[in-house]
Amino acid sequence: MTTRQSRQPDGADEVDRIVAAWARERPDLDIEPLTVLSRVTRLARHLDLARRGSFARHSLDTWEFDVLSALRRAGRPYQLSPGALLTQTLVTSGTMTNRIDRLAERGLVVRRPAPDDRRGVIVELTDLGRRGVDAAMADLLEVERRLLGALEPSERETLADLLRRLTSPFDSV
Amino acid sequence: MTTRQSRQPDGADEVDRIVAAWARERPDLDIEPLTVLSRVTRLARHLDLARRGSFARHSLDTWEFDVLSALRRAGRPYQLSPGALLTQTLVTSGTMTNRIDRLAERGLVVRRPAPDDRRGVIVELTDLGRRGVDAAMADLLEVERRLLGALEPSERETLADLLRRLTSPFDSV
DNA sequence: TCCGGGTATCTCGACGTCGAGTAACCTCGC
DNA sequence: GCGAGGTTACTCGACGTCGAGATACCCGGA
Repeated sequence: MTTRQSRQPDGADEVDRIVAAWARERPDLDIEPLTVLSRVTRLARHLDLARRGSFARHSLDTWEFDVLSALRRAGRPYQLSPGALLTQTLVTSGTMTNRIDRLAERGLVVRRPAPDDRRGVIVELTDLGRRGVDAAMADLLEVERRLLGALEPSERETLADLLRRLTSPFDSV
Repeated sequence: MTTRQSRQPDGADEVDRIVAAWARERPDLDIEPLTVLSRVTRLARHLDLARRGSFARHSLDTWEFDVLSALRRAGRPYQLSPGALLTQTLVTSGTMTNRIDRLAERGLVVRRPAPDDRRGVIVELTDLGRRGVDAAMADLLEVERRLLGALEPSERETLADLLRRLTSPFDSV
């Protein structure tokens, strides 16, 4: 067996099954938190796959989109330093050097010397890169919108609110 | 710069900032889906860090907990084949071989020949492994419970329900 | 002017994962 | 029994990331 695998009999979902197994094995523990938070992790994994699909339709890997979208969001002239890109993409400097190399090879960005600091470099999105990231973003939003169609607008708002309240402790630290 | 540069200890909400940037750069797009789903991804990342912390207090890496907990959930005698472990942990077979090697070196599992299939192997949790995963799980639940304290019980139920409705399309495929 | 500390980027070896390939074994139809 | 095809776990080379270190440069104070 060389590939990954996952499957679902109907009825209970994977989280329900895992929670039930823990409840059986550790009846002394209150496993209620799992019923909520494991679903967050699980949904995030599905979202990750959905994103991967949207990006692939425009010939981008997830890491490529991550870098290009940071440049795109910066606005004209779509330039950021490698250092700024690290802080936004949460990778190390060695990784970013490698990523910029590969993006430049594909013609999605260009590397320029920084005008007023000879240590520095400016990474700039090319037209090709901008078109790619824009198309991928539109595709992603379409997919996400379809997914959220399962909820009413008021429910989406409720969900966003509940999630924000869970993340706020992390933000304030 | 050698280490990962964490975003500022997150004084402001990163999601809000990213969404605002996209709204400014692409006013033609409806970016509402991002306001919900980016928060899911963000919360999942925080959860991942919290889990990593709980596991580390019991000298386990996340991948180790993943494997050990699958064995633990299986119930006595805490045995699964490598193939069963792959399907539960979503890694490839080469990776699982490597992981079992390292867990066996640490004495957390033992590898036995399968009794009725000479190609097969049975991975069994040791007492040491069981104690480790049990303690890590209790720790994790404590941390997650504290996090969920920000919500009322009825809100937690609402959240679990909304999340389930978002993941159900993936399950039915 | 020179020096020390700080900064920006790149280099490179270690490591974990992927994924195609492999060897051994099982199963089932004939 | 025998052989074809499926299955199981493992091997191994490629690849991306990490993270410590190297390199070049900037800046402020003595």
